[in-house]
Amino acid sequence: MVIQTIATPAGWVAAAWSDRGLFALSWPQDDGQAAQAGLQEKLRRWGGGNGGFSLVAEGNGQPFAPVLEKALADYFRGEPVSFDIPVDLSWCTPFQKEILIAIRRIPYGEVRSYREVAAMAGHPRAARAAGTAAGANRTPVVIPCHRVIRKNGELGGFGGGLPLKKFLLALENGKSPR
DNA sequence: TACAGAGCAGTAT
DNA sequence: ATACTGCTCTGTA
Repeated sequence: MVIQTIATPAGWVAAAWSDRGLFALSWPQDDGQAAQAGLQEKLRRWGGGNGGFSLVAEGNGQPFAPVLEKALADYFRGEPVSFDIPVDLSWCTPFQKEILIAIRRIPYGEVRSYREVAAMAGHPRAARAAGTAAGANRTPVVIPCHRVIRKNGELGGFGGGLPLKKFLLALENGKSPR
């Protein structure tokens, strides 16, 4: 596992890479230390134990690290970005994997309801389960779980906090920064 | 409009 | 075994 810290227009983001791709991503923080510490805390919780990480400032050994870095910079500048990098979904259950993959197919700037996402994944009745699966997402933004909202137009929930969900949607609607 | 009840998959008690 | 989730649909009144 390799940890990378990235400066974006929205703050510092920490990324964890496994040999299968991007494993986890933190939310933007005020400083790189905080982002990294927060991500490691999560990794420890998920990994059960201390899991051996090697800290690396610039993701050496991970060919997609520079790609992620540029994509995040562009994204938080308000540009339409497709995160074309491998994501490690080996930690999730088959259902979660299906849901997260479906979410990944939602185009930039668009939204889908929890039910639509569930249907895309082949489980038309599992709207609620889709919600909990979305909440389990470890690579926010790259897997755009913020583009999933309620069918009645309400935002629904969000692991990173609803204000953040709102911000991301506004950003993708071009009503933000630039 | 309001409120049960059911189906759904995971996680936490 | 239960309870609670980032939900939504079908009654019932």
